[in-house]
Amino acid sequence: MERKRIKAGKVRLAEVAKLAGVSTITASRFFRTPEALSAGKRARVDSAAKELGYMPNLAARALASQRTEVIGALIPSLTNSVFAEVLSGIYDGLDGSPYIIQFANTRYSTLQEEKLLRLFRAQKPAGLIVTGINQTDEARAVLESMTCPVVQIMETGPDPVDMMVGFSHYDAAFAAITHLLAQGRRRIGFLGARMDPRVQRRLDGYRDAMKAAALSDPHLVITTQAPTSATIGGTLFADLLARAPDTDAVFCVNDDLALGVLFECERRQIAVPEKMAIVGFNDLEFMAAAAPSLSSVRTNRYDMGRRAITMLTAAIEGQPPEQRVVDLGFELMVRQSSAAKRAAPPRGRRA
Amino acid sequence: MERKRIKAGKVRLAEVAKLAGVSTITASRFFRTPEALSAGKRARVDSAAKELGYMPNLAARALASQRTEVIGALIPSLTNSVFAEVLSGIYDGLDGSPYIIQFANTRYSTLQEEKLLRLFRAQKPAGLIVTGINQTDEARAVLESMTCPVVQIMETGPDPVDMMVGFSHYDAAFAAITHLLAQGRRRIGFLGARMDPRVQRRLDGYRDAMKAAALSDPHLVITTQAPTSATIGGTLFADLLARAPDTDAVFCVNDDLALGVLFECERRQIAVPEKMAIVGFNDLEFMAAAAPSLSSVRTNRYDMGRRAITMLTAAIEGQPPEQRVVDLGFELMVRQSSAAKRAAPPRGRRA
DNA sequence: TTGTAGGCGTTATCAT
DNA sequence: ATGATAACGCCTACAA
Repeated sequence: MERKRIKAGKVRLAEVAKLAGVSTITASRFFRTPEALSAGKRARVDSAAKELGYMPNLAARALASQRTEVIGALIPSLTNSVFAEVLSGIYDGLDGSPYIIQFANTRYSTLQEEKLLRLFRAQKPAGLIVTGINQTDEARAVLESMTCPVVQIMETGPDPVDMMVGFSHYDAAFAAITHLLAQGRRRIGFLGARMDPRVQRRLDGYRDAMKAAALSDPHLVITTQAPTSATIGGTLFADLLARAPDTDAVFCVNDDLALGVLFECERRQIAVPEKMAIVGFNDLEFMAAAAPSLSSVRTNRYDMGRRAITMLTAAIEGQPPEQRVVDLGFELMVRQSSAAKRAAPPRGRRA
Repeated sequence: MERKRIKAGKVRLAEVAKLAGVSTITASRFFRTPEALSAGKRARVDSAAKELGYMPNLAARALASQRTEVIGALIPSLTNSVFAEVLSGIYDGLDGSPYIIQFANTRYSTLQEEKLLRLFRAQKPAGLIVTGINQTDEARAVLESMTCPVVQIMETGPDPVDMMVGFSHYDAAFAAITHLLAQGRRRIGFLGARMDPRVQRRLDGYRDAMKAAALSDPHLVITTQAPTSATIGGTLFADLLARAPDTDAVFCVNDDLALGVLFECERRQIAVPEKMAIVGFNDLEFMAAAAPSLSSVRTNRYDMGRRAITMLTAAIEGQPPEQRVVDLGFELMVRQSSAAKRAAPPRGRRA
């Protein structure tokens, strides 16, 4: 019986092979391991493919080969500009490689992460990128069961699932506080929004640094689960001043908050850095442009994405990683907003 | 001859069917048109699938059905925070639907866009999102040849490929300038970075508004191809003041530039808004938090992403769009930075 | 270096 | 409402 499906009219590999006068498998090899063909056939297949405008059918390829060229990436947020640069690094790293990236948004939910992980596993990705090191036991189990390389990004820690690229949020925060202490600040507030695990570790770094200096005071710590923003930075700062009016420095877990603090200082006519030092986190572009320029902890987000891809693709190709855990470090960018505490000439603000 | 491939050990639909005591195709139907099954079989397949932990093989599905559930999206930049919210809207819109989104980055290159478009076409996406309306002729041809619904986002214009969601950048800029004129500003500068087609149209709006008021002056227009940033905003503003020292207002094509201008005013002790009005574009979160708060043109980026998905999925399901072109409009957010020009009490800036 | 044969897991087609 | 069977287009395994 002759049941025919509607042929999509697409060019198949077999057609290319026929035109080139070779077998299908030879044509197939041309696209995957061209160096395995003789120069003559390679040229013939090439021109045949071009002539017919052949495009491989990825679904068929994936079905037959039992693998895909998809790299999955789980990130907690799309609007957080911190991730934008990571994504940028990822895309640049992918350039010229056969892999494509498939993003999924966990929305800071570990349950969502678990679910997406299972989804990804079913699709047999070539590699996987996950954010952070605080997966649930369930998620961790799924990750361990992955047959593909996995990179955890954004932070470093013990016991990688497979590979890791990041830095120590604890150390970064500790360094920021140490700097403020060295500048003569004593009443250093902590402002935190969206207390995800990495922000939590920054808080730990702050706490330990303050404890080491015997300057701990719970009144100095203001946090919220609300997403970060300049507005919330101003609000938290107002709360801080209400609870600890003698605050002489603020460490913000990210730059949006720091910007909000700067503006709140402007509104209250609190001189920065004379009366109030400000240090942010991430070193977004505007920090250096601010007036006064804002100190921050520079994190290598672009490189993180880029490196994650490098490690992943190398691992996919079967090359064992030189190091399983890559610490990209951080850099304290000291600017005007955290200058030493001392009397300074008053500054006016008009033409 | 018995060549056996390594079975991936995965649960196949056939296994589910066997356990449920039905044919494969019935099991298949359960996942696609469950209402076509009798209640009894439906329940049996359901529990069988759950018991075995069945996950469909998307590659096989795509191959057999000749279609995918992938929606492609071409965007020019990942780091530009304007797109972050669009993406966010897209992801939220996708929630609960079977579709997945595949992003590709054109990097503001029309050639890259062309290439990616061809790539996408070969993958037979269920739908496609492209940025803007200025595709090359080639790209346009590829778009026209798509068999799937297409949505152009970020701006509106005549002659949609298929559907459109956006707003008029020209009108938005025109409205901003009209507002500044109404506040008594006369020497209104234009600051533009990364002059993509939409920014270009904002410039057109500015020009026409100034022309209508007989206030045109080419010295007032400063642009650069460099990517936007607060730093570049300060730089462009400095250039503007050098060329037109009597400038009394600045319209920035985006908020980063506006922020940079504000800081530069701070540095030069130019009173805002007394001596200088500032209006940005996009109304990023920090604009309202700034001191003084910064006026901007609010654009509905989240809704744009969300709406694009709504339209697309409806079209994929075969529902004809109510409107092919959806104008989401904009809203002028008038804040302190563009208050009316008049003498104002000087403001100090210290505690 | 090249080719042969079959299978990858699902859905479309046609039939009951 | 349900089922038998043939594609879907490519790749792996093996052989030459």
